[in-house]
Amino acid sequence: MEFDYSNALTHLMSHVLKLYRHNVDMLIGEYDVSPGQPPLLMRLAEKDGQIQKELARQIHVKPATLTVMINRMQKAGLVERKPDQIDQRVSRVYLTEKGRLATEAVKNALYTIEQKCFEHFSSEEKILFRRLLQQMHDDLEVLRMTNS
Amino acid sequence: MEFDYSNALTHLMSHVLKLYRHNVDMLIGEYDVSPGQPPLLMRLAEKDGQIQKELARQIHVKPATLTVMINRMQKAGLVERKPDQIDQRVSRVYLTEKGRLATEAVKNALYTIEQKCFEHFSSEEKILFRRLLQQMHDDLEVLRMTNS
DNA sequence: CCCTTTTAGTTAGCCGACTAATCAAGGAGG
DNA sequence: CCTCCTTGATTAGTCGGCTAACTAAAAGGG
Repeated sequence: MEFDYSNALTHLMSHVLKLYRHNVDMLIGEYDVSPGQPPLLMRLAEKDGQIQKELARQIHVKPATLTVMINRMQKAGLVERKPDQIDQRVSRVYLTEKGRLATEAVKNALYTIEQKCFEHFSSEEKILFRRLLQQMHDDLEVLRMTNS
Repeated sequence: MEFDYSNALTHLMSHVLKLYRHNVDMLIGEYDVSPGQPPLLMRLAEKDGQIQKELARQIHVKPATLTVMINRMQKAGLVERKPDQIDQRVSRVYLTEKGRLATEAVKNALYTIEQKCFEHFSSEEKILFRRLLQQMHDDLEVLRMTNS
């Protein structure tokens, strides 16, 4: 069976995404924000004080991953945990003042790079691109379900 | 500035790629091959006995990353290092027999999933999709250059 | 020919992701 | 009630990525 992985679309896609992350890292370098944290900051900007389980679900990581990430961000002074008043198991995560400032910078960086990524796409191409990604997503979801 | 990251194309793309990797991991589970190793195996299948610097370039990781990865794969019996006869600095990487078997399985898995990913794409859509990814790639390359 | 620079690889230390195992608090049923 | 089960979070251990600092071999240049 001849399958040229180096020419596969998934391979190209994975390379592009790596470049994307690298660009983001460069733009946010000086805010005590490390590579994996932007998605979390965006979610907190939308809605402060969420519980960890919910945040983990939104940024597509496991709760265990989030625990460690939040530990570091707490140490860096970006966020703080506050225990829930009703349910003593859950802890809610809030942006600090420093976190809010960093979040603004990160949002600007993400916006800038998103513009750069798609500046040569027409509106139709952007819509089509989203549709194709969504199609991939759905097919991979199905595959995941049938195999596990 | 209103920028809804949770709706950004890069966010969707990153989620799709995570799903892709998860699917690959599930299919190759029982071959002593861990998540990051398939790209390296594909390159070795194409051309055995390459030097580490060149392999690192091909799979888009730093030489330091590759050193550690190859250590583990050597321990798992998938590959072996042999010193170059002429240049005593470089070491060349070869697939073992076990490595060759695993590589065949991995290639099948990658092919299967690639099919699944794009089974609902027309030929034109696949061509367009590649063109769009390449466009993103080029724009991100330029950005990277101007900022570093 | 020796000294300096370049180059291939390694090591150490950090961050992000995962699974599996554990802990602690809440809930449900007998 | 008290036990058992479920659920949110954490810990430990593994893998994959990076940078920075280092080692050792090769290549140049005076």
